[in-house]
Amino acid sequence: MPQRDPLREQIIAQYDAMSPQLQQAARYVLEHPDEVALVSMRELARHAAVQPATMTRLAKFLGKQGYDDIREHYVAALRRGSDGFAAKVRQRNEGARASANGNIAAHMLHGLSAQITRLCEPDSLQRLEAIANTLKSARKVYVLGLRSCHSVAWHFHYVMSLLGDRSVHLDGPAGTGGDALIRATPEDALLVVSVKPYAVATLELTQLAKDKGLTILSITDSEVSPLVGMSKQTIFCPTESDSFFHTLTPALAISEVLCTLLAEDDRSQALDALQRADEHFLSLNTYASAIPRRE
Amino acid sequence: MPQRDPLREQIIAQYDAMSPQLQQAARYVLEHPDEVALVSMRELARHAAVQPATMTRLAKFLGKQGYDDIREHYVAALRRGSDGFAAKVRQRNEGARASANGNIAAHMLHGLSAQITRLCEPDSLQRLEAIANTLKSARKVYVLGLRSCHSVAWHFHYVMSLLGDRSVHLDGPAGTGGDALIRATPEDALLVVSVKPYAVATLELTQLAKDKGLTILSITDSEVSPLVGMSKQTIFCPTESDSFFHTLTPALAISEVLCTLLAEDDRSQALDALQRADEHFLSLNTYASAIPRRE
DNA sequence: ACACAAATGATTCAAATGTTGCAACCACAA
DNA sequence: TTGTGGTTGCAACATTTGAATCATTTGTGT
Repeated sequence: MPQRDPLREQIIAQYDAMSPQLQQAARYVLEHPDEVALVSMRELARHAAVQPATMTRLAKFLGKQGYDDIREHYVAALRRGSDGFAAKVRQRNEGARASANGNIAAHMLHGLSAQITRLCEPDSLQRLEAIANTLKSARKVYVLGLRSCHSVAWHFHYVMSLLGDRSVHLDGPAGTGGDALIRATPEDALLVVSVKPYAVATLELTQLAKDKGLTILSITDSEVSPLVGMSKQTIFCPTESDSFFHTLTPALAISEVLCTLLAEDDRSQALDALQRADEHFLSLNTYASAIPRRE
Repeated sequence: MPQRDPLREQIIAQYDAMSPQLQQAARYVLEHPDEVALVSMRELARHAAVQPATMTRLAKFLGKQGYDDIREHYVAALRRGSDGFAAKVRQRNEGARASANGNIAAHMLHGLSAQITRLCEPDSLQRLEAIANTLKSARKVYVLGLRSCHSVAWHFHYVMSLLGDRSVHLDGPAGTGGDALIRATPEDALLVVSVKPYAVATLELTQLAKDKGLTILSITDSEVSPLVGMSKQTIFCPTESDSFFHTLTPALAISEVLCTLLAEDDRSQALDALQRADEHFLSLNTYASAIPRRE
């Protein structure tokens, strides 16, 4: 929204002077300006995981007389945006720059967006669910992804490690990455991520795991990927982009969806685990400020 | 507004069957759909010069259970018009949670897709290009991203390392991650990735780099992120998802776009570098088969 | 003209909203 | 340790909201 918004700027300017709770409220307002106009204050507070009173206090802090002043502002902004022609101009800009101008960035982003949308096809969803179900029942989940796929593998492992200790990342210095498989059993699963060109080491480790009786699940890029034959279940991620490189964004999206499905399987336990993680990080002073969780 | 609006059409269809007062209410609703979402029923009735009860009766007449059904409809329409993504995320929270797993995945993927689409706004594109330009002229590019942001930072570094030796990843075992900054100079740039909650170590290292005169560029999640004040240029990535966790998919998309912009800046050199990398990997037998590159 | 049903207006009610005051709770200095 | 100033959660408050109820008016058919 390139439109000048004095209240927004005021909030940003005074943000650093706010107390933690006020910051949390302010942040939510900044990120969801429309909500301010569309829902009640109490509901807004609920979404922002803040006491209703905090919203009032935020208003006072900003020098307003009450919360309604804030809402009035965003209602006015929304009125202007919806029936005014600002929206139309904006849309035209988007369309024009995306297609005509040959803008590389916009073009690429649109492509990525489309690729992720395509993952919503029934076949993909089914595969996602199937993999998630298998992962649920595994004793340990080993995660393998080398080279470009390291980012996906690691992210999956990182999130899973917040939820429990079932995840083991097959990576390490000095070529010790596969060592963790020493203690692997047939009750375990291996989630392997690899896209073309397929790293030899990935395939070898996967074969080893398969020989040890692990259930192999894979995120890969093609029906003819060497992983398909080794895996019990596979989910395909598009990797084509209009740059020199293939993209891993859809693969990352897939891994995030898998994490979510696993967490959603037992909400309360997931919440507990996250709670514990929060406390741990808090006592370690890992993060700059308290970690707020929604709901 | 070329969008199909079933409720609007229903009102029009049943308009002739309404009593005069109902017609007056309905007419006002038709002509001021935004007001329905933005003001209370009583105020709407006042503007329409109708009794409050009439609005309730209009709702019942249309087969709805109450006036809130009507308001919900127009709120949703307004959300879609101004900010397509928030609606999708919110829908799940409000809608019955009874839906099966398939829906969670599909829903989440749609949300991610929308978030990436949103990065095509002119403001974001401008920021992307600005950061890419700064990166181009840097002597070295240090890349920093800890914890959840490691995946993004590493992926950026990995791709950049295929293109040349300007990229230095600030990470390493035994807490030596920041050591590479020892040789940093003011001609260098630091690309730092961090989203809430912001890792203290990231902020400290960034501050150190800034003190050493490096140009700070950041990928972060909010206007009020602590990185904003430290950075010369910033690009914002949405991180909200309808799961417990933040999503990093948009951040990864951003980093891939940056890589592409950098590579595209000098196509021939990029192709050369990739060619050389291919030969290297070939001689090392890193990949399972010859590495095909398009174009 | 009358009767009668539909439509309208006024009144009332329970639930919610935004606000306020108070008490507990920190972090931190004396 | 004990204050102390600021922050936060809680509960009570007066208002307002949307809906339900009842009385009145209106229009219509015989």
